[in-house]
Amino acid sequence: MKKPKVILDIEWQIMGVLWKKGVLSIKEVWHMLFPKGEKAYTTVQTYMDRMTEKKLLHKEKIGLVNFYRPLIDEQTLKKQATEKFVSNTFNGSFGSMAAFLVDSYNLSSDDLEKIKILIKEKEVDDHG
Amino acid sequence: MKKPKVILDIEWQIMGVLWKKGVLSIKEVWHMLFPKGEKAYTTVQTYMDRMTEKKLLHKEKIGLVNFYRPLIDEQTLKKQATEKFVSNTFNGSFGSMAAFLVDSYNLSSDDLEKIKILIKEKEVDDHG
DNA sequence: ATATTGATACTACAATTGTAGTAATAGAAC
DNA sequence: GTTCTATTACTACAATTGTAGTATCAATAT
Repeated sequence: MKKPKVILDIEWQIMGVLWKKGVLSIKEVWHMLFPKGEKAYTTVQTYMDRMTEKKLLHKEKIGLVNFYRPLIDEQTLKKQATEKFVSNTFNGSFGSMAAFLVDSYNLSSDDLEKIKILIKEKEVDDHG
Repeated sequence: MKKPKVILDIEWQIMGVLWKKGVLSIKEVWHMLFPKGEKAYTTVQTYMDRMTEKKLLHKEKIGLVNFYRPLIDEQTLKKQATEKFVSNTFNGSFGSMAAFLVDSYNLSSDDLEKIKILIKEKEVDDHG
């Protein structure tokens, strides 16, 4: 892992729709994220081009229109981001972050169930 | 919650030592964080003064020397940061972040135990 | 051919972040 | 009371981020 890329707020949103859809034009992204024109079209354009420079996206012109697709998969990028976050905020300790989460939030019992199941699976994996 | 404050990397480190020690001068913080002079003294100074402007710290001169103390407690700030992170990265779903964590990392069995205990307590709290 | 439309490419600019140098000041030491 | 020393206060400046305007270009409709 070279230098973990820094992803800005809006960039997460852009990555989000691209992970979901695979390939999109600027206009499509713009419509999805800012249907009321909350940001200018050219603002999205600027972000997506900067993201292309940063090698987060690949840009390919088809006919007149540029289409962009993610160059990094969701899992990888989230993992990087999580690591950075945990390192900044919880001194790199996942345990203490997890503790903080369970402690500070009213996770739904659904969430808790989900977590318990995952932990159980994990334990089976680890020991078997 | 007004506008959740944005805390930069180095600012987390500074908050960290201040939460631990309570009140420190710039020089003390500098020695703790950058004992080999990895950053210039005046860099730390700049950060701490900007943090004072942002109301993250309070600055009080005693004799010649300024002493700084945190204006926001650890729990509160980490909660804000966690919310922002989860919102950016996991669409605001704690469940899916938790799932991601347990799924993507080899948490130590100690960590897992800790989490299980916390979940159990939580459940007791919630239902009792 | 020309005006219109739709999209891109290029440029702009203020705010914030990262990093630190220099000036001023107040005691301490002589 | 002048020089050193420890601090603070002030200034600087490039890189990045947030936001968007304007220029250009290519197809389309007339």
